[in-house]
Amino acid sequence: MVQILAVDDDAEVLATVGRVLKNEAYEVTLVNSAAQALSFLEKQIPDLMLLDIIMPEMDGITLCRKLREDSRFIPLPILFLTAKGSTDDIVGGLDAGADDYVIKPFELAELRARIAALLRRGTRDKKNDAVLQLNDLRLDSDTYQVYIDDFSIQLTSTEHRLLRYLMEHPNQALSPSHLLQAVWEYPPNTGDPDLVRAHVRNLRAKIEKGTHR
Amino acid sequence: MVQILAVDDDAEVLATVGRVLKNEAYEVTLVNSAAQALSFLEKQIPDLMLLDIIMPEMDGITLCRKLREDSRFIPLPILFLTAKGSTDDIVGGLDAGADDYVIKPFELAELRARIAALLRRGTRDKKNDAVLQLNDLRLDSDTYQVYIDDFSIQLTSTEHRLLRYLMEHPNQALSPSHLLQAVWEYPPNTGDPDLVRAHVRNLRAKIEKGTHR
DNA sequence: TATTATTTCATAAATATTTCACGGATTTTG
DNA sequence: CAAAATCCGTGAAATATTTATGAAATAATA
Repeated sequence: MVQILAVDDDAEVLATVGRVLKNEAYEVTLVNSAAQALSFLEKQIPDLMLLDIIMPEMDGITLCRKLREDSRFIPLPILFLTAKGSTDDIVGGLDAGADDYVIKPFELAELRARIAALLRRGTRDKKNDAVLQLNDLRLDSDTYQVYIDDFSIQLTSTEHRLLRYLMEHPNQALSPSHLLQAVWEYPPNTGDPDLVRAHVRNLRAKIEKGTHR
Repeated sequence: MVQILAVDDDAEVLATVGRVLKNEAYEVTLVNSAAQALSFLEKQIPDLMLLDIIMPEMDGITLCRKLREDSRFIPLPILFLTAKGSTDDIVGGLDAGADDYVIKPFELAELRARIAALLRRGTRDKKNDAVLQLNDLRLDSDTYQVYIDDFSIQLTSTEHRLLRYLMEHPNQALSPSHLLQAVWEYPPNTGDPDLVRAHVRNLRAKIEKGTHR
């Protein structure tokens, strides 16, 4: 469940934002001051924070700066949602460490899209380590290793490409000539089917050795 | 060196953007069509892309969608820079997988700040501390020294850059050509793999000598 | 110039990739 | 049905690529 913290001293704005985001199936927490935000953040770190700038006591810019100095909150995406709309304001907000800046009054559709873009970006990087899982096999493209249950096996790069292709096309009958094109990038009708067999054999040997350990 | 690719069919806009970004000490590549952008991206992946929407042949939205389907370009931050300014346009652009959306005519200061915010977000996760610790190794970027347990070893600057890169990417399989680009900043497919090996060897010698002391 | 750092070259060893050869099982074909 | 062709597993050899190691050439620095 994606969790969003919204901080604004205007109860009406806060309610609107809360309603819209809940409709999007986000889990929303609403607070009306920087102090409350801080005490919430001590307990848990949301996936994204919406922040007003003009607030009594501590303003949004100050809060944002403060958070960015704390290593726990460095990855937290922050989106300013504020009536201050001059170029200087925008630049100031972004320079304080925010990730996006939306001016009130805002179009709900745009706010939704910008929130989605920020969240997407967050998950995009994590997903990027390209692990592919299928039954007991877990394939990691960074380390070039296969984990079978939890035992790791070292693969060569061709074996890795082949296994990855097979795992990406499970339950499919793949002819040698198809694999030569897909994995080895040979032109059609070139390449030796023996090549595929040799590698399939080596793969099997390594994987089977892993299983009964 | 941070590298930015700007794509726009309007030569004037392109020139302005190029000039401004070069002033910010970015390395900028300017192209005037989606096709040119694609052929550039085949060769190298920049740190950020600025993209116009309305272009002859392939438009920016299509290009963006296409890139997001390719795992190599999933992490690439994309910022739309376009005259299409309705809420629907913005939502459409962000939904196509972009990270930000700036409307022409734009304030240069805002564009700068938004670019900086996107880039900052990219580097934010990799902690850029002066000292980096991994297992027994502690690397200090100020003094160019490595402490192994508590014995210090003197490294040359290339060795230091290499070791730092390796420590920042633990458990990853890194090819010599990858390292030539990442550590030596050679263009793709240039540089001698022997170079990497020579330095790896020297590093090993120094580190291993440190361990059995 | 002397010293050190960086890069290139040469060669051997290790590994990875590809090709070849044989035999049994299965399928195709006359 | 039987001969021929094909498929698939296996052993092994040939080739290519990568890696380790010694050493020398070039570049940078003091």
